[in-house]
Amino acid sequence: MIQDSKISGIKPIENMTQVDRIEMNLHDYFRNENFQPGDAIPKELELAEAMGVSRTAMREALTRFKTLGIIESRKNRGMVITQPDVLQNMNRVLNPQLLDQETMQEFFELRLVIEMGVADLLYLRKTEADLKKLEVIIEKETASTNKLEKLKLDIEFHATLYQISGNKTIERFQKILMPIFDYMKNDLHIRSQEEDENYVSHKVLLKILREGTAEDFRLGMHKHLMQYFEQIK
Amino acid sequence: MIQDSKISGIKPIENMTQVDRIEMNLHDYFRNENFQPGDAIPKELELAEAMGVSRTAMREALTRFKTLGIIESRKNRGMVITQPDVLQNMNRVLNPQLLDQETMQEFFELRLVIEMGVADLLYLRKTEADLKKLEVIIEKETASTNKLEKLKLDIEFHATLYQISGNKTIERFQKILMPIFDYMKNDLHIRSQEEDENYVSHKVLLKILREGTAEDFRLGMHKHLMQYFEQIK
DNA sequence: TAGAATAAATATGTAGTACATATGTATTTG
DNA sequence: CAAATACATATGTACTACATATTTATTCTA
Repeated sequence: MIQDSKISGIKPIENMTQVDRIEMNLHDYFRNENFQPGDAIPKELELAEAMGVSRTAMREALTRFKTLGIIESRKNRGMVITQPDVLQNMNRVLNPQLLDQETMQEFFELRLVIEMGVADLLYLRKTEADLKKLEVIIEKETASTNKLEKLKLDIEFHATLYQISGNKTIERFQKILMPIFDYMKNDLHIRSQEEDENYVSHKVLLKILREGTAEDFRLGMHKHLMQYFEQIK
Repeated sequence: MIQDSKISGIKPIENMTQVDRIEMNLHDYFRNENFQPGDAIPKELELAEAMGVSRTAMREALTRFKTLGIIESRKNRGMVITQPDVLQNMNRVLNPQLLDQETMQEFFELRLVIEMGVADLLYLRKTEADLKKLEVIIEKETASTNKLEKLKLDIEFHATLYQISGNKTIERFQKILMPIFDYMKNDLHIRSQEEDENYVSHKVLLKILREGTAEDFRLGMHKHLMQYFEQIK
């Protein structure tokens, strides 16, 4: 109950505040009681008295859990354990304004990694309708002359790929990483695609997705993202 | 200042509590003032008075930011903006006890995706020392007869791969996903590797990493993880 | 008696005050 | 002038009171 269970970071046990300890105790309590999402938990005063602390301190600890989405409260209805939204918490702090360059770079790389690695899921789950959807996007893309619209459709193409992966978590994860991708793009000097001899377009990717294998697709995607991979050293 | 900036979820504007609004205001305030990590922010009382609310309510809003690791406070030293640890927040709520089966499955898949997609980074950054390190692990692995120790070394092998990727975020991410991987393993019926005709061992992976290409490695890794991929439908 | 209207009870949300505690600053002392 | 001491300050904790939303119980009405 003492050492390892400190939930947050590496705060030395010395300069831990009382609320930190309450948080630990609550964490253990929830775990030991095997609370499931939907289960009600005792009211603030009961918890405070049971732990021998003021309601104020208890509320602050509870606020932490509420912030993380582990419990929810409503007037008079008490509090219930909820299923936390893992990615939402991530999203709340993934702020380019606050993150350092190195972290941003690493998330940038992570996105490339996922883009490459998702191929197997695509081939497991792609349907004819999915491919048709990609086709429509590509058609709009080639037809469009507006630079901004082209960019939007580019994003939509990749977003659709994630959607085809059939994995909502990965799909959301990609969306969450978008701001970072945008932010990083400003630092990269992207040359026009025409300059690239062996550039793989969305059209080619779709063709591979239709007729090729997951390996083919990865090779194609790597070429498609070549300009980004070149930035990595 | 009103609608879109609600930080957390999708809570309708109607049943928003005052603290929710304070949180929104603070969020905008931090953003507009362009606070950077390390910058001090006004003290609780000043913020509370400036916003016309009690210190109690202000403290609760501030607690949320503290919980997310966006601000830090110390007695008498006031509060400062901090660089949030994106993955730590994720780690705090990634609890198999609370997550539903579908989400777990999706994170399980995400891990496979990353394992496949990380190949390019490996070939960009691998050093002779890295390969030597893998070799040592494999030697211990083949020498060991203890089942538990073998498992531990298996994990260490993959962890080392992430380390070689040179991406701390990805490395930590993988560690965070470990509990889920463990949890899911229980549901899978893993047959022994000897039964697999074309199983790719760690030894073979290392050989590929030495002599092959990123694409070779991905193909090898896919075979190595075949049993897990087979579970996906 | 059914059902609506009303009153009471309840748990969280907000406010205000007081004091504890740690930390930084100023002052005194040797 | 350094060390010790006193003081000021901002966050941490406690206690009390009341607001508010929601449920439960009660009363009134057709």
